[in-house]
Amino acid sequence: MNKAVVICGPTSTGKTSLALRLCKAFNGEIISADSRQAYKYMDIGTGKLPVDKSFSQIEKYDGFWKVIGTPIYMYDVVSPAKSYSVYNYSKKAQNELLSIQERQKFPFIVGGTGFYIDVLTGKKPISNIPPNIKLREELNKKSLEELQSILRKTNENKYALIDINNKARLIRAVEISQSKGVQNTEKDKNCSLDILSIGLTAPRKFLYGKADWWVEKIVEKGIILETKNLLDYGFRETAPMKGMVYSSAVDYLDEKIPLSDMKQKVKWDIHGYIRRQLTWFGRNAKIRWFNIAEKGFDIEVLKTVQSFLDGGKKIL
RNA sequence: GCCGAGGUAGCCAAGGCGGUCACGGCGCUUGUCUGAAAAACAAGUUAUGUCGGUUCGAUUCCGACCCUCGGCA
Repeated sequence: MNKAVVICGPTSTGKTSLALRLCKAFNGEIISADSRQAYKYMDIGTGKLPVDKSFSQIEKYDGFWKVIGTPIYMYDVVSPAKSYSVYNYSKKAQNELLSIQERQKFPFIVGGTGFYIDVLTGKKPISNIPPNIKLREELNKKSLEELQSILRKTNENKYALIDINNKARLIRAVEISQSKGVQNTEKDKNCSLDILSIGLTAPRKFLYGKADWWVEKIVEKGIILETKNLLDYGFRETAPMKGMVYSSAVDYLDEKIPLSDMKQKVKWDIHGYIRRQLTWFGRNAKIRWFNIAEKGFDIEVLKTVQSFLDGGKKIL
């Protein structure tokens, strides 16, 4: 069975820089598992550009970057104006996975979007029912109560289980109920990988501190200009611009809030994101956690990966 | 020093003509997740500046004090 290593964990734990070192050691290449790093033109605010190193060893290509010689796939694969989902991600990422294996390289799946990782590695099934854009537009005009009543009529079982106030979920549930297909519940058979999951974390306060520091840095590195450029390109109303970091930068550019408020807002947004990531990853009992606040954690990771590649027989 | 405004959770804040008071928001904590996932949604969490008076009962009324912010000096 083919092997792969997953490096996951909350944001700003140094997943990518550790993965780059592992790639040098184990002849590896990286597949990013991050829902925002997939977007073009969003480099600073999504953490693609490191804030603590020189940028000189980065080469950007369409659909991947090369950082100190190591390719990172699934960067810059889509325009912010395009709709993008876990489905699009997993299809393309799976191809990248195969081509890495064909080149006799070792794949490291690295990122903080747990949903994407779980679908790519086959832990979670992906629905076979595509979105119905027309239906969505129609349903989007309806109120929460109307959507609830529609779902109650079409699918009572689903209604009993759903997040009753979550409009996006209600719409999706109606969409599935009204489609002719039968939703699959099986995992994706394409991906039968032997996975080692490495999780990077630290005490909560340490993570918040790292995130806060990162926010200060991206302001220095030009997040405001990057956001302004995205607005100039006409991406104001796109999905990724509504997410954290960029939405606050837009508010600042619109002079709705001062810079200090913008920075605080982004920090709090990231804290919440870190919590949600930890909740998600916390359910996966297979993740082997390493505390980045402890000295020498990277050596431990290296040993763990080595042992995994040796089939668990040898320990360095 | 005088005049005015005010002190309600970690922060911002609503309110009550006295009745186990205590709206919100943010933060923080815990969760949910099958084509939006850095998204969307849910639950939990803590409080009336200090001392005294009136009263059956004070967060609310009265007094003193302390502190903050304006203005005058």
